[in-house]
Amino acid sequence: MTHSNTVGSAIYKKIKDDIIYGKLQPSTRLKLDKLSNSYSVSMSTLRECLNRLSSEAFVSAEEQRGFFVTSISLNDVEEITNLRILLKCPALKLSLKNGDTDWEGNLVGAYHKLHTKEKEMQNGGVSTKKSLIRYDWGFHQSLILACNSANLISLHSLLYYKFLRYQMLLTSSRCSEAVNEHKKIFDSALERDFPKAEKELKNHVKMGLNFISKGYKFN
Amino acid sequence: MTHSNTVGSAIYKKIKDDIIYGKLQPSTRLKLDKLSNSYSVSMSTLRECLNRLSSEAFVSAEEQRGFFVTSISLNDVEEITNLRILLKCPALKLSLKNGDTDWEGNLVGAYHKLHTKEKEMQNGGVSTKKSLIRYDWGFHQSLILACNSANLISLHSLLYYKFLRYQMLLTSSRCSEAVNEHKKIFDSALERDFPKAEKELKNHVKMGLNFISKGYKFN
DNA sequence: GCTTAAGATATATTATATTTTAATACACTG
DNA sequence: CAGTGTATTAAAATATAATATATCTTAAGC
Repeated sequence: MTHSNTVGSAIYKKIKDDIIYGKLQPSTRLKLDKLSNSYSVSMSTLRECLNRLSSEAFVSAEEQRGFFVTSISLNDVEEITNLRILLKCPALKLSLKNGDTDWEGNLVGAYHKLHTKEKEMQNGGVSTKKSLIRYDWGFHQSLILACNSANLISLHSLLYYKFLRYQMLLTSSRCSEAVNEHKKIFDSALERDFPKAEKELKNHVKMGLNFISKGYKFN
Repeated sequence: MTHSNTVGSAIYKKIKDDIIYGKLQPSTRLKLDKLSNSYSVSMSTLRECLNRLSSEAFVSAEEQRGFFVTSISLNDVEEITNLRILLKCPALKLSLKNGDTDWEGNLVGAYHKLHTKEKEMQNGGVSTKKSLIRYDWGFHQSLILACNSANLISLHSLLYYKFLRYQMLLTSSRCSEAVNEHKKIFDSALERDFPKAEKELKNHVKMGLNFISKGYKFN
């Protein structure tokens, strides 16, 4: 694991995190000198970071006017959901076809961690939502990791986090439903039953969107 | 048409262009002070630009070591081709379903421009390869423009240019074959015959990869 | 072959100048 | 007087330059 050494990459991760987890709310204006102060980083380094984030569309750059946290909309999260399904399913198919023992072992491990955390949360454990998300991400990543396409994996990751930002707009979560969905996906993946795994994965993603569109009032 | 006002976005476009069109060859080290001189731009502005390009993977940033033009590989261009097909086909399907008269008219216009240019090239016209590419891009973009997903359109665009970089590695082009393929795609798109359009589009993209993998020696 | 020192280069901050946009006040016109 | 357009001012982004520090690379010496 390479821990980031430079101030630039540290601040990049921090701000990206703050956008995804809602500390920096959608459409917020990102004033340079203000941010430079609050994140204790120089203007140049900050601008580098915001430029990177604007390439990934977490930040919107308006020329000569500055930077903003990219706005949200129901339409956008629907698009993202459709793209996720579009990429996840073929990736899963490839992964189920190509996955070797290593892949399978890592998947089992990732699922175990996620499941343990989920149970902990359901029993009113002290775990933070953020740590649950880390394991959720680990599981979803593991599923497709044997698809043999770095480009696909990278896009999948980007879309996961774009979707996550919408999820974080809500105070509640649908943990108990997700537990069952995860189990179904995991079981069918282990059995290398692609049709079933695809069906369950699609459903899982769609239910996620459903939860957001019902739980958040877009204006 | 918004012409870019800032030095930053101008230099971004220039360097991106130079990477795509091979002026900056794959794996080239991008030394900051050298580039700062050759592009007549300050270090900070240059770094902002390279950071943006690294987010899109045209440039690779190695921490504390600097920037490089992202390397190429047969594997990578195969991945990109597969992703293109993965996104193009559903986008086309949506576009054929949703496309109104406006969309159709723009498509006809884009095809006409492309076809005219292609004929011009075949008759040994003076047109540059670059202008042909602009029209090729216009046509491919038009096809999916009614898919009603800004996210999808944006990804499609990114992949087009990533693929184009590989195409530009070759000195020759397969213009005469492409002419026929474009016609078939165009005709079936106008007839809203998705299965046929999909088949022709897939074939077109695959033939493009074929041409590259046969014409370029990756090491 | 390993260590160390020197030079090159990236990273980061700060200061400054320029340019553009945003906001305000002011005058002009209907 | 209301509304519109224009000039002035303030605020903020953009761009460059100078400087300091950290890191990597290379090559010399043991």
